[in-house]
Amino acid sequence: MSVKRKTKSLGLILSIFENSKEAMSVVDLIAKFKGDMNKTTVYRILERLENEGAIHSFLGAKGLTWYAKCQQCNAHHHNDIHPHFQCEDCGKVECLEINIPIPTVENKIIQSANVLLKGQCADCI
Amino acid sequence: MSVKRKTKSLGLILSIFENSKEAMSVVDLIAKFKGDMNKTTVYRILERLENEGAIHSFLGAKGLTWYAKCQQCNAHHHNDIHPHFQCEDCGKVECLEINIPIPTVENKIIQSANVLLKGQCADCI
DNA sequence: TTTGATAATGCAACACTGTTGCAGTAAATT
DNA sequence: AATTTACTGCAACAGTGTTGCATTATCAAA
Repeated sequence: MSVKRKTKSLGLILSIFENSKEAMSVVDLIAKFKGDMNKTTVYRILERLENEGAIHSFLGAKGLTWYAKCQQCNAHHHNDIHPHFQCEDCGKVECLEINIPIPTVENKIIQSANVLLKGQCADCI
Repeated sequence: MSVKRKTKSLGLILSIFENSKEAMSVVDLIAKFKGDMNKTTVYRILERLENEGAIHSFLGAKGLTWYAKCQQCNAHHHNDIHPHFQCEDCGKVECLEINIPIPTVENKIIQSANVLLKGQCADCI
């Protein structure tokens, strides 16, 4: 189900992604909005925004779910194959606007790729 | 801590990886050895074997932890940068013996890459 | 073979992320 | 203002993974 009503909670979460290319983990969002909304609400708003194509989810280190704003995506066309980068020092995660060539593999059909690069970000070098 | 004693539980888990390039999720291993050993034991044996370099862990879909036998790894040299493949139909996971070129990214140092390719395996095409 | 040190295990309880059902609230339409 | 129903809060739950501690079993040394 996609977004139908503009609620206060929706506005708070949207404001996080609108002005930043930085990704946010669900855990961080729940902590950030403790007092403003329930954790269930955070999960459900993120789910709706992803269905709409406004944001996309991916897995970071430790298997946690992260979200970031789609740069070139909408409900019909989801370009979520771009890699993500996580800084091993400060933990910050961001989308990389580069193309990773998806390899062809013998006897297999590759549909998509999850790529998480890890290392040090500019601030931590 | 690495392996110091050859126990029955260790032998059971080792036998899974010795004769297969296929990966196993921790969840599947716990289910497979229910009755033989406690789930805590499964986690701890896997941890020891990974410290030894006998197997390596990686994240599969849904953020679950998987293990597979290292082909070219030991305790000193861990070549765990190879990609993994998960079949979206049957769920099977395996290591791919191919090289994914790690891209260079401006203003960042890339130390490692987690690559999970998803699609259909030979059996499910 | 017996003894002793300690690596390894089982169990229970816990921490954490994420999900579900349902009653109550609030946004949008009339 | 009234009505519809999308949305929310709460509580309880499910699943993966961790920790502490008492007990067991492995291996080396006597």
